[in-house]
Amino acid sequence: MLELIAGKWTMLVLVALEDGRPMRFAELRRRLDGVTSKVLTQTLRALEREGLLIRHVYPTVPPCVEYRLTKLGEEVGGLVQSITDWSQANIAAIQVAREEFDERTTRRPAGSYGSEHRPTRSGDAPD
Amino acid sequence: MLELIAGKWTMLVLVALEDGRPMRFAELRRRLDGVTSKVLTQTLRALEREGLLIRHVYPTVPPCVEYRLTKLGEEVGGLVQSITDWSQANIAAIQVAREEFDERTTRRPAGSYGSEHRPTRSGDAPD
DNA sequence: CGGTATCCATCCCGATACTG
DNA sequence: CAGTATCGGGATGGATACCG
Repeated sequence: MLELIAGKWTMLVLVALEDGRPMRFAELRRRLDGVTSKVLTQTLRALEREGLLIRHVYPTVPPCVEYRLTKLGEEVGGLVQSITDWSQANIAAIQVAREEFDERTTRRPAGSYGSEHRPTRSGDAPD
Repeated sequence: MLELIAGKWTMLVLVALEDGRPMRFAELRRRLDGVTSKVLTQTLRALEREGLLIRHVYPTVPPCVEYRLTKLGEEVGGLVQSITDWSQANIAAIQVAREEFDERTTRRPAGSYGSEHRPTRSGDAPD
């Protein structure tokens, strides 16, 4: 499951479908903006395989294919959504942390990141 | 944030530290079992940069380094934990879905996965 | 102990072209 | 429209060796 989520587009698909409305391939593709059809297909197949979404084909010409989350998928979608929500809400704090970290690390020479090897005995470490 | 989480070990680190207890480098490494020190360092640095964890160095010889989640980190850790919890609880359902999918796909020849191109007009598709 | 440096396999993803 | 086929680059992660 963690491996699945690790995919670059997986979470975005989950969030896009999380409102319960089924979406067609092209619509999904536009909404994700940047994904190629190949990769989108891969992502959707992987989600389908885990039982998180259903692929429904209307046998028309040209074909019309709809994707919607299963119950399982909506559950995961909700959890993923909560992460993206949290991220949005904390962008500012994260940005600050990043800048502080970068300043901390770019200022000092490479070697001084670790301990300053002051000759102390190990006994000083906490339990 | 999603990119960060996408890292192979990031979520595991978050979960490992989620109980609030600080952990040392080697302890983390054992607990994750399989990660190399290089990759673990990369993961920890990335998390530190986003402000999700603190690295504390006791300047002893040999060095002792502790990692603990920040407030931000614990929040994300909780969310990630909820995903892993969900995964555990639904392993069975996912396993079934996988087997059904694999059977569905291995049985038919490659071409028949899509629509069966019955010559129907597009008008038959739903709105 | 807690890293870093280096090299390398792999794998994910993207671009492009083509199809029923 | 909704894919598949093929190719290739770049990032990610692993193995190994070494260091303060």
